[in-house]
Amino acid sequence: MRIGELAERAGTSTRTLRYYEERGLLSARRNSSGYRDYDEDDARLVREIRALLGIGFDLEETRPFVECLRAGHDAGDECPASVAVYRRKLAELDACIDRMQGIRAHLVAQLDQTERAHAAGEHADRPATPATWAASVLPDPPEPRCALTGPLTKESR
Amino acid sequence: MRIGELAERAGTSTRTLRYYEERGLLSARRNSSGYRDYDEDDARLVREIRALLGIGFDLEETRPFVECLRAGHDAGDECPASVAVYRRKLAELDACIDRMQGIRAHLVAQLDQTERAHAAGEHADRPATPATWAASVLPDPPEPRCALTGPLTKESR
DNA sequence: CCTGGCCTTCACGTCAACGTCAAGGTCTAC
DNA sequence: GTAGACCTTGACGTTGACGTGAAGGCCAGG
Repeated sequence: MRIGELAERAGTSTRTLRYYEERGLLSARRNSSGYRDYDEDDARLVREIRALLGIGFDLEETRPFVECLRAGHDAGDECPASVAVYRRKLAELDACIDRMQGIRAHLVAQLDQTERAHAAGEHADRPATPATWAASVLPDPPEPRCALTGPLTKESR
Repeated sequence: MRIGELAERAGTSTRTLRYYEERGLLSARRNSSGYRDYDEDDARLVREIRALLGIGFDLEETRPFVECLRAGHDAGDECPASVAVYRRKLAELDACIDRMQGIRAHLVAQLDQTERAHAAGEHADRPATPATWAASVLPDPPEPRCALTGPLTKESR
């Protein structure tokens, strides 16, 4: 199949597929006229990449899974390198969840503090201002990051 | 005080402060030689911005807090517009936490599936491959995003 | 033969929140 | 008077995962 069909079947764009190839995650035979030619295994590979991106992996982190599949394994996570990424991601995720829950708790406290202040007629105590509590939820060795922006499918755009 | 002192006291850079001014979040008097001149209120304002950025707000979302402080309020979250941002952020945060917990659960399941497969001698069933379960945790109306990359303080860099 | 729909490579644009020069003005200390 | 530490504006660079053209090749239908 050609690049357009693969893109459509994977719910993404041709640009994306060429980008993956550029990054060495995808490779393609060429037909007689120089067009890229893909097969069912490539489709699986792209779906794997898209799926992993969707759960917060970055492109580089999908590489072990891709190489695992290309090595002939049935699943991309059968190889030790993939499992290592899983474990690392799990730890990151836990740190991220913890931090968000901390922020959430402070936010809720802040919200019902403003609510009570309003009910008390504008002259209540405001023990905390954002600047005072927000620092307490900042990670001290700053965690690498904490982001989940899934890839946008063609139709979600 | 001049920009360098304010930057140091706020744990950030002069470039950052000029950027905030450029975005209309900060304003400065000028002294006789054209240098920006800040006071204690400006310091509070910058601390508020940095604190909010630290808990996942983007710069635009800090604006109501800044305007609230500039309107003379004791705290940046005393104004309705700020509270509205709080509520919106709380909802986003909840969605984000839910999603991460979903991913986490799948990740854990996947990890001990590979573990058992390994223990069973490489020929066990692998009912799930990343591509099969990852899609199930993708938000259907794609949530705007889900990111927490706090601002880096000068010394954390 | 021509139109339209694929495909090719190259290369610049996007977004946020700044970092990093460059070229020059100002002020204090020695 | 000159070094050095500050300040000014302006403008380009960074990061990831692509988007968006431009300029042109290939191929099927009419």
